[in-house]
Amino acid sequence: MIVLDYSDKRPIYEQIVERFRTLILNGVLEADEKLPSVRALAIELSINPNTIQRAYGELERNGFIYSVKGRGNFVCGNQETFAQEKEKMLNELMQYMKTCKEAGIALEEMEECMKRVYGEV
Amino acid sequence: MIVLDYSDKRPIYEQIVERFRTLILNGVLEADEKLPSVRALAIELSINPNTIQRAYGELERNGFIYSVKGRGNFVCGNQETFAQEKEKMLNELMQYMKTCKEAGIALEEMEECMKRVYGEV
Amino acid sequence: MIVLDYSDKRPIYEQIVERFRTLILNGVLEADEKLPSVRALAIELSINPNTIQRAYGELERNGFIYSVKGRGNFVCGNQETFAQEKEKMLNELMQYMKTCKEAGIALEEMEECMKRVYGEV
Amino acid sequence: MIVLDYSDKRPIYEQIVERFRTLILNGVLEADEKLPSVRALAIELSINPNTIQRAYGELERNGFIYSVKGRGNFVCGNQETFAQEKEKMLNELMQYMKTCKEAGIALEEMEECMKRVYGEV
DNA sequence: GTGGTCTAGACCACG
DNA sequence: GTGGTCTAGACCACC
Repeated sequence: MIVLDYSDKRPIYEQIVERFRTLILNGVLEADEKLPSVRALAIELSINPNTIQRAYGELERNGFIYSVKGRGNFVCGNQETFAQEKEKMLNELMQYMKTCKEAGIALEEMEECMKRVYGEV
Repeated sequence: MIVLDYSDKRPIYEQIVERFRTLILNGVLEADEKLPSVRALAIELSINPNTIQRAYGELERNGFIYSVKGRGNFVCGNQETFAQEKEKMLNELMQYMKTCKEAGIALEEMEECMKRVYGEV
Repeated sequence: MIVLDYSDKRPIYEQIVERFRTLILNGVLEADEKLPSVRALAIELSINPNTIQRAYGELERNGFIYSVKGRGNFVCGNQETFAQEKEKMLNELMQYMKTCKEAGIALEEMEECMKRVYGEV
Repeated sequence: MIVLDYSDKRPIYEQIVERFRTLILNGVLEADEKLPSVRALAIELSINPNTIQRAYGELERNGFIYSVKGRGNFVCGNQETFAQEKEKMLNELMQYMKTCKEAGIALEEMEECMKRVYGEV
């Protein structure tokens, strides 16, 4: 379910956060579904439990999951959170698009990219 | 000419690299034009010369400038470098677009972004 | 494993880079093997950690190693990188051979050199 | 007669030295022929006279030219110097060949290089 | 004056 | 403990 890429420059906890976020936004993980326990996932990925803890903390702070003491972490089905998240991602995308534009990239080139991404299915 | 943003998470040297890269790609800095000296820019931005040195080193490695000992750093007019750079940026953009798509963002929403960026003039 | 030559004109970080590159190209260091930590090597060679850092950075940029924050630096098993590197070295060698030729050195003399190098076992 | 390459990493004075050395070893400049005056060459290349002075000094120290106060600099026809110089160059070449060999370059690949250089005529 | 390298020592983020 | 960034200050080679 989770795959780590150590050659990726992003910290591991961030990779985990992003992976779960994607799974939740896509509905692969449904509302109130239980996430793997911190310890179990740590063993599975052979990394430090602290790292999982941090990822789960991040997800909780952003409203994607909620934790119940002694029971585990569960997916949060809040639609508002999802909308906010998409907004955030689009803003970041726009920011980078602006940088591209300033670097002299044409609208057509960017459209070409978009088509390739959405045509890939 | 260069403005630093200390609230930005990216390292200072990277901000400087990106700023000069943009200026060069846009033709604001022309081929063989001299860049500010390491020390002078360090004083102007009130940061350490080593940081400027590192930024200039990065720019040189990427083919944007060339340095002449005892003379200074100069803009490199290599068109091939520019094409490579654009390619690199588009690849990164596509990567991020893919992430967005996986998070359930629709093609239309992304197009809307693009229009806003390129309509801003 | 690493020996520095202070009488060598080349900068220290470059000597370190070349040494590790050789060890990797020769297979002495295998893929995913851990390199000494920045600090540990700095102490061992009694030089500044920054210098090691720079050497490791250079190796990473050239695709010989990859670094994982909080874990260390590891050998990269990319064969393509190795081929590129050999190409680069041969080009440099040819450049110098050309200079020699222009200085009036005969083909035979150069062949003699080659034999001595490869006969040394 | 002399062409400078500012994108070359070597210092300018060294480029000049090498150029004259080549011209002398090749016999383009004959024994007792006069070199351009320091000032004249400095103006022609639009660089600092000190730089020319340094290059000429280097050439004199290595026995390629001799200077006569108030008259100029002249080519030295000493064959022994030439032989020594070639020896020096071959040693350096061998040094680099050794590095190549350690990096896993095969004898055949190096021979291929040599042939290309000497076949180029 | 210029760029290039190095040291010493500090702080941060990550695991 | 790990790597990554930055500062302060020094020394060298080159022009």
